[in-house]
Amino acid sequence: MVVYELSEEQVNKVFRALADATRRDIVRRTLHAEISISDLAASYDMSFAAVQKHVAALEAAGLVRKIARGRERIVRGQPDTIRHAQELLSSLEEIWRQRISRLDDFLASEDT
Amino acid sequence: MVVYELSEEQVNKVFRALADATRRDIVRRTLHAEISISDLAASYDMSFAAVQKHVAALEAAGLVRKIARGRERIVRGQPDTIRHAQELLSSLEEIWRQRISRLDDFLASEDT
DNA sequence: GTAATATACAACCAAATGGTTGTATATGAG
DNA sequence: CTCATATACAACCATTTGGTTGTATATTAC
Repeated sequence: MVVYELSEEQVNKVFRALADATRRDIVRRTLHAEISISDLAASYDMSFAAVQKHVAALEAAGLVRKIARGRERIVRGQPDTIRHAQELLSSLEEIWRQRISRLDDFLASEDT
Repeated sequence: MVVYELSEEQVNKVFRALADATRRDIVRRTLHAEISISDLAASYDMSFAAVQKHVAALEAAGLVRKIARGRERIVRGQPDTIRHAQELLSSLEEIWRQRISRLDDFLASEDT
């Protein structure tokens, strides 16, 4: 399995993009079904341009893509990027798990 | 298993805190071993106060805790909060998985 | 062809972020 | 006791963020 590593800057963008409730909601909805920017904009209490900017931030992070369909732009969630973020968090957890494991080994050696 | 739900604002803080390479490095190191703020500050090309602020951001997000030990503050990574963020990302992936499953069902019904 | 809809994008602004320096306090070493 | 170390925290500043309005362009509907 080939995994394309994200640069630190890309990782920053991904987490930064996820650090906003509106953007997380956009990701949820675009993973769930086909939806245009207008559809999205109708749901939030802010201007169309503001929603457009949120979508742009998500797109720059690789969390969504825009697909042209007539005059509309369908926003499509990108599960691969989400999985990438998950894996990064898993690697952090793994560091801790290994520390606990080292500690257990130490305690076991103390007992002998 | 009791899971304490994070508020939207807390989730924002967690992802915001993770959206910086220095802070991710601090999390890694504090999960790996006992380390003080001074130890951390020695490794980065910025002032002690700047590192202090990064630790404060991580602490506000629940990603680390500070434990007093003499005049030092030991910074301890908090794996539970990381796991929480992971679960949130998993729930997003799950939305997509279910959509694919729905699509499969639809295609299967088309075939009959 | 004209009007309405969907999007793009620039300019602007207030607030938040990420750094700095400076000062104060608490603890440890000699 | 005195000095050095570790931390806390405030004030300041440049840049980024997250919203706004306004204007332009492309596509669809009638």
